[in-house]
Amino acid sequence: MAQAQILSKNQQMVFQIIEKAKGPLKAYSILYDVQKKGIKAPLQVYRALDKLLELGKIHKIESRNAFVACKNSNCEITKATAFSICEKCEKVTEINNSKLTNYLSNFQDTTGMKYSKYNLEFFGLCKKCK
Amino acid sequence: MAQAQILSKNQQMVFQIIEKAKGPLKAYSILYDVQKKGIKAPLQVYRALDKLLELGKIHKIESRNAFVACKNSNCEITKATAFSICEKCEKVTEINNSKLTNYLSNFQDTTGMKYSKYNLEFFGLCKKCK
DNA sequence: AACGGCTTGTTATAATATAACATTTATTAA
DNA sequence: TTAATAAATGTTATATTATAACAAGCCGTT
Ligand SMILES: [Zn+2]
Ligand SMILES: [Zn+2]
Ligand SMILES: [Zn+2]
Ligand SMILES: [Zn+2]
Repeated sequence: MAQAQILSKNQQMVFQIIEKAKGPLKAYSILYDVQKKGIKAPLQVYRALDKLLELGKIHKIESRNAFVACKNSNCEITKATAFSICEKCEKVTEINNSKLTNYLSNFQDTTGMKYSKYNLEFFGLCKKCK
Repeated sequence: MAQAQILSKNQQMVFQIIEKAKGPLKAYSILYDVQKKGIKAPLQVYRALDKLLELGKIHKIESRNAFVACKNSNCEITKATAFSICEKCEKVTEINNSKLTNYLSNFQDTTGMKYSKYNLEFFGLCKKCK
C-alpha cells in the first residue's frame, strides 16, 4: 500500500502544481489552479504551503512572495537555502553548492548569535538575459 | 545653506522614524506614526520607503516585511546586505563583515549568472534569548 | 466507543502594497 | 527669467498577500 502517504490530499494537490511549474508560483495563482479541483479558499492553500515548507518540499522566495519546489534531492534542509534570481525574466534557481553551504553554516559573527538557519538570495541577470 | 538637502520632506519624516526605532518597522506602523504629522495615505509612506531603499539609507528585511536603517556608515551598498534575526525576540542586526561580503560578492555558481546584488538573512537565537 | 491529533471546510477580515490621476515643487537649461 | 522637465506630493480606490475564528471530519490508538 504505497507506504509514502506522507502528504495529505490538499498538500499533494498544491505540491504537484508547484513541482510542475517552470518558475516560482504565488499563493493566489496556486489557488486559482486548485479551485478547479475542489479547494475553495486561500487558507486551504496557505495551510498546505506551510506544511510543505516545514517538510522542506518547497521553499519560499521571500523577495517575491512566491514558492518553488526544492530541487536538492528533497532537501531536508529547510535550514540553508540559496537562490539566484534573474531580475529581468524572474527565473529562479536553487543553488546547490557545498562550499557555500559550509561557509555559511559555519559563519560566526561578533554578536555571539547562534544561527540555525539562513536564506540567501542573489540577484542579477541570467545567461539568456545578460 | 545646509548642502545636504538630499531627502524630501516625507522622505525625511519616514527616515527619522526608522532611524530612531529600536527594531525593524512595518510600513503601516510607520504610517500610523506619520499620520500625526500630516501624511495620510499608505502610498506616501511606500514612496518614501522606495526612495530610501534606493539610496541605501534603509533596508528591507524581506522575511519580515519590515524596514531598518542602514547601520554601515551610510552604506552605498544596497547591493550586499546581510542580517541576523532572532526568531524569539525579533531583534535584527545588520552584519558588517568584510570577509563575508567578499566571499559572497565574488561567488560564482555553475549557471554562469552574473550577480549584481544579494541579500542574506540568518536566523537563530540572540545572546539574550538562547 | 472515546480520545487525541491532524486535516479540512467556510466565512470573514487583517495586513501589505500598488494603480491611476491631479497637483505642486524643485531643477535644468534656453 | 522663464519655459520645459523631472521629482515629489496628495488623494481615492483597489489589488495582493496572509491570518483569525470556529465547526466538522478522518484516522489511528487505547
Ligand atoms: Zn532545497
Ligand atoms: Zn533572465
Ligand atoms: Zn547597510
Ligand atoms: Zn532574541
